Amino acid sequence: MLSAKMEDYLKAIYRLERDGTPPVATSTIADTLDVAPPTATSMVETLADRELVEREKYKGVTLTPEGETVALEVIRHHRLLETFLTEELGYDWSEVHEEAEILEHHISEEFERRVAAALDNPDVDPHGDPIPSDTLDPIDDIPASALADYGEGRRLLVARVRDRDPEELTYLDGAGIRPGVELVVEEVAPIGMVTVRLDSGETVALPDHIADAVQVRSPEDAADEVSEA
Amino acid sequence: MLSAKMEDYLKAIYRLERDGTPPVATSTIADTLDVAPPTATSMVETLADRELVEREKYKGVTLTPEGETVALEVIRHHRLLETFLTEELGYDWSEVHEEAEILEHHISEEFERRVAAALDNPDVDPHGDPIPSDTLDPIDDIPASALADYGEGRRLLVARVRDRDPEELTYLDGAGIRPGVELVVEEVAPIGMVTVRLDSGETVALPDHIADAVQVRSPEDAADEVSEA
DNA sequence: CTTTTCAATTAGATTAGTCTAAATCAGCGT
DNA sequence: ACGCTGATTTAGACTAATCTAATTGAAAAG
Ligand SMILES: [Mn+2]
Ligand SMILES: [Mn+2]
Ligand SMILES: [Mn+2]
Ligand SMILES: [Mn+2]
Repeated sequence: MLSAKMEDYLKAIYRLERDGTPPVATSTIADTLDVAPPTATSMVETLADRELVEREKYKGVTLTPEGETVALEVIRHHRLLETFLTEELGYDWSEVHEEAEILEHHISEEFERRVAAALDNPDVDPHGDPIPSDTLDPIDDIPASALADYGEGRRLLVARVRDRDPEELTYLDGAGIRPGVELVVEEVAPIGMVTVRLDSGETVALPDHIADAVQVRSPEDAADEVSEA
Repeated sequence: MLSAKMEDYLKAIYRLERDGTPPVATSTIADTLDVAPPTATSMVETLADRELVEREKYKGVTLTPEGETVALEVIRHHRLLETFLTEELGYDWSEVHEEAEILEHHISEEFERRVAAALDNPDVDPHGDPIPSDTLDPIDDIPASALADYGEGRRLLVARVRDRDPEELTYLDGAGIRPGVELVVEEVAPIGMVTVRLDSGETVALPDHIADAVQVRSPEDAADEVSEA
């Protein structure tokens, strides 16, 4: 059996592999999980012994297929829980992350199945992130980029919202910016500010660090994909 | 903060205090939690340092008010979870215990509040055990005794069913014996067998060890209490 | 008032996960 | 090619929870 800690390390490595280019450096893992570098070294050593990561000393690690499966399992738990807490227990969109971060390690497979069934097997969580299937096949991320990347004047669909910082989420939620919403970029100010107009007609100004949390795509692409499926 | 282990020890001590006469012996705790005696000794020492139990060396321990509050908190979590899993996720009556045994230590106070609200603040769990209030006031147990204690011929109300062994629960559930059901004791055989008749007319024979799991009371007493409240 | 018995504690070791401080290695800049 | 620098690993220590083996103590039996 794997400890909650090991699961968190694998999940972190999974995410870091996606973000950057593998292998993932020990110090990056240490930063992400807020532990001292030797702690990360020692943990990746155990993960390597368990064949959950491939490790090259002084270089870093990459997940093995088994390691990736574990990561996907934990992510599935996490996102199903976030969806469940939001839909069934009335949690606020911004407060589910912390709870899911813990429970993801403690629910049984039975619980996972029943929650998935109760939610009618959802494939995205409340933040717009894809939920791994019960067979834990590799996810292909929905292609989307930061709000400012499309330039001004484009009509865009909010694909997902990064769930790292609850404050950001509360702000965005209050402003009416959620996955599924469409908006137009009015202005990308060089000062570090993006202004968008919602369908309600309202105009919202977002400081860069918050705008970065909003991942958008073109509505046409989204429509194409639906017709494919 | 208290670890999951410490919470389990406090919950066990709470239950053992109810069952027998305090103080609770170290070896009893060790047996209950399935650890070696020195393990229990060392843990009750830490609990005493934290002032969660009163300890007299070579005698045993009793919960302090703070320790009792922690125990009640964990029991509240456990029983709310059991109720929730049964009512909202369609768990079988007999399979909720194990899941609740783990999750009880990991849900937040927010989760507790929301689950309680979703269930409309229940005061008994699916096995008929009382759920501590959110203020964690001491519970007064619903008075009830083992099936055989009333003698033959009495009409009785099933108050609760001990949730220790899932096999027993499955058997009893299959036989239609659940909290709230009324039945008549047909025969208490000296061989170690109790036969009861349900309202459906069906007769069920129960070996002693299973009959002991069924806690009953007189229907009149139950009615009295309802009118009091 | 001894002796015996066995529960309880002490002693000492183990594992997981963490830390700080010290040593070392890889890769860049000259 | 050489050495500097910073990332990485090693060394050594700590805490929580557990174990086995040895010791001690309390309380019953004689
Ligand atoms: Mn986590
Ligand atoms: Mn799972
Ligand atoms: Mn437990
Ligand atoms: Mn609580």
